[in-house]
Amino acid sequence: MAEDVFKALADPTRRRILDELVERDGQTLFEICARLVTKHGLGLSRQAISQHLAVLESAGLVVTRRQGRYKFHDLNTEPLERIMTRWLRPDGPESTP
Amino acid sequence: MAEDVFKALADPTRRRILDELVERDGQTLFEICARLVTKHGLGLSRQAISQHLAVLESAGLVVTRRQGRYKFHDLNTEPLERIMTRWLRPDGPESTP
DNA sequence: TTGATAGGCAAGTCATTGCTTGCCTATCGT
DNA sequence: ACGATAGGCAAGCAATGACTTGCCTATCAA
Repeated sequence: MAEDVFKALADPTRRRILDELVERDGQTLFEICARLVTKHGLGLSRQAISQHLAVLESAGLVVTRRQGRYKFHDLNTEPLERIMTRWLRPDGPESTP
Repeated sequence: MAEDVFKALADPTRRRILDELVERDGQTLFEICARLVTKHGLGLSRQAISQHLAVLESAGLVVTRRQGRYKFHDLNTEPLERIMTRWLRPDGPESTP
């Protein structure tokens, strides 16, 4: 649902995760953890990130594919595109048709 | 800040308020209250709405102009536009140039 | 000036949520 | 088979956030 997308985007850590996935798609949970620590100095537990990823996934912003013991996470921008035009007036700036 | 914009959009009631302001700009607090009750069946106190408007205003999504005892609220979509392209990849679908 | 209308401030309640800790399952390498 | 790696589940805690209630200020109409 679109409702979940807004809630998913509300948290700063989740937005960082999306940032990471834009930069490199198909990362695993541990990779994301490591990246958040080294690049952003975020010292969060593995579970914290896992829960954030679950929120992002149920919002449709992240899609996962399992492969062996690995679970790769891919960004999906489609839910974003549907949301963005909600408050853009017809007379406003460039409503995507 | 952009941070505040996401948090402001996280609440369903605040999104309804934005919906109202897209439809008709320059509404007063009481007008918005009445509209939310009649059109969406939301039975919230005046203060609740007032607080929501404060959040929206400090996020830059709503701009107010005082006139006598009235305070008119106008929608400002500019903060939205800056945010929307954040996770759209260059190779992605139609990045607005 | 008085009453009514439009709005603001502040404390208090209750639910949500972000995060941790502890334990458990599954897959891979050797 | 055994240990190590990748991930999941669930209870508990603490902080944030949405909403209410009560009272107060300011503007307008009579």
